Amino acid sequence: MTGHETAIGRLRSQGYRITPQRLSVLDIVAGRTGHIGADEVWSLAKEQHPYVDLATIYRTLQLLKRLGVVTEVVIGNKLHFELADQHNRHNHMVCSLCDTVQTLSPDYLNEFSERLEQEFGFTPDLENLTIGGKCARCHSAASE
Amino acid sequence: MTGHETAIGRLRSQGYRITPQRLSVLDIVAGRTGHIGADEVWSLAKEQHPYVDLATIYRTLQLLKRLGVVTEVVIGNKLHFELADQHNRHNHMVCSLCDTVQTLSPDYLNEFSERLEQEFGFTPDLENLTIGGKCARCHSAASE
DNA sequence: TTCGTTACCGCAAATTACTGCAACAACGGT
DNA sequence: ACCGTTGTTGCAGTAATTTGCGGTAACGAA
Repeated sequence: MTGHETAIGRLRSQGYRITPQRLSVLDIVAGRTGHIGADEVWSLAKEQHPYVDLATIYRTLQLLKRLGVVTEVVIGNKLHFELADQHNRHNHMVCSLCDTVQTLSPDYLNEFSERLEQEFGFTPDLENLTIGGKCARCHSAASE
Repeated sequence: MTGHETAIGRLRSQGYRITPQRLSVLDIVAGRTGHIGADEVWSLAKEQHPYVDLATIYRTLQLLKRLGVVTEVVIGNKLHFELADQHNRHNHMVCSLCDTVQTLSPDYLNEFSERLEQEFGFTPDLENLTIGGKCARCHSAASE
């Protein structure tokens, strides 16, 4: 309900077609508060439209990512996606041990990002940046 | 010649066994100045030991990464590895368009890393952090 | 040097992500 | 309402990486 219209408009205005599969994927991702895995999108999409192929899910998610509609989070060795809310941008910290995800304000990356741009001309893709490491709990639990 | 011994010692002291396959992988990665893909490690390893399996290469590289002997760089959609040289630590900036890799002093990440640790208790794995984005050339070339 | 434990390897299959292609359908024009 | 163009889909195949399992070999103990 909330933000599809802009996403649909963005698709249409760039010559992409509005298909039931794409609407499905969009609905599913938008209906989530948090992130969701491609496989989970698939099984939910099949409930509405039994013949969707997983390849279509992947292509659609990649398209939506390219359009800035969703962002990608790498969790373990799986890709997750969530709606890109301009008003609530954030990055993710993923624990490599328990796969727990914490969100992080992009403010923490501002200075770093600006230095990269100024000194190297490198434009980091912060939109989809995920930071790996150990969360507080796992770090204290791991006494080696 | 340079740093195997310490790596071998680290393996042995933690109860891991020294096998010809592991020595092979270690030799190959250590013999490179830059990073090397898993598939390339494999074909070089087969020259010395024709029956090594690719799965062994992957397992060995993951093990060496866990022990801090090698670091992982994500280039495109492939994993590359390089010897973790304590005296020449660096991170990588990978262009998502041309896959060019630039190195980056970890000093750029110090402040950021400390804040994460202090404010969230999160210990980022900077050793294996790769930053995606657009290099100067591709960024100026992409005028959309 | 031999022996036993058990970590490791090779093999095959599974997982995750992506791509080529022919049939199909969205949608602007008629 | 119909048609044709052309972007999309479903299917099957590929690439990269991981995992389960039975046999094998590393290495400390005897």
